Amino acid sequence: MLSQSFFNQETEALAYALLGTVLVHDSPNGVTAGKIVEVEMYRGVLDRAAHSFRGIPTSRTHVMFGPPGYAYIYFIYGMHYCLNVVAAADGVGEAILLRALEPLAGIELMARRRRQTHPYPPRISEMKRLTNGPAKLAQAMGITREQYGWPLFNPPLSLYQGQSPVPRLSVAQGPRINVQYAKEAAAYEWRFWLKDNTFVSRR
DNA sequence: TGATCGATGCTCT
DNA sequence: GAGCATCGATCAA
Repeated sequence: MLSQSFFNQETEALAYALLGTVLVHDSPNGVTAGKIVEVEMYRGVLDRAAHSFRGIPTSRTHVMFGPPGYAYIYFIYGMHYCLNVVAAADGVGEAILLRALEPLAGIELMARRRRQTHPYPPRISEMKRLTNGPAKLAQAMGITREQYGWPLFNPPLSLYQGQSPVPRLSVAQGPRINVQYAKEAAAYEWRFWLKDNTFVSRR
């Protein structure tokens, strides 16, 4: 399991470091796990696209401003949850959005949570649909507001080292998804993904 | 496979 | 009251 000190690194370095690590949720319904293959960083007052851009903690965003390594979860479009890893020092509102996982364990449970009814084992195309988007992976992993503020270096929701760190050359970089409203920040290349991994949300 | 569009309720103005 | 760090259904190809 990753230790609390793992999260204590500069935000871009942490974004890279999270690629290849494994998110595990040991829930009452069973264990699910997936390798992180795509992330986006959101950088507080430097970043018009960040929920923390205004620099003032709110009831929604306050964990983002706390110490790193905790779960920042937000509810969006009236029906979806998304999971971030809080980054940067206590008092600084930065976070890393998890955008896609490669399913590793608990695939039947993921499919049930996602209301997919294909036979087991699923085809690759069916597997992708489980976790190739931020709200899809949250649903597949059984993540809701209940895990808001959870320390990700403790079970039952935690990160493991897995095969990380991944080689720098295997990581691609580009603009973040759906932040066109964020003016200059829309062009920042703050999305990172594993180039050759089929479970990313977009290439 | 890709483009378009509606759903849905919370957050902040 | 406006807008949103999204997704699934639908339609065309």
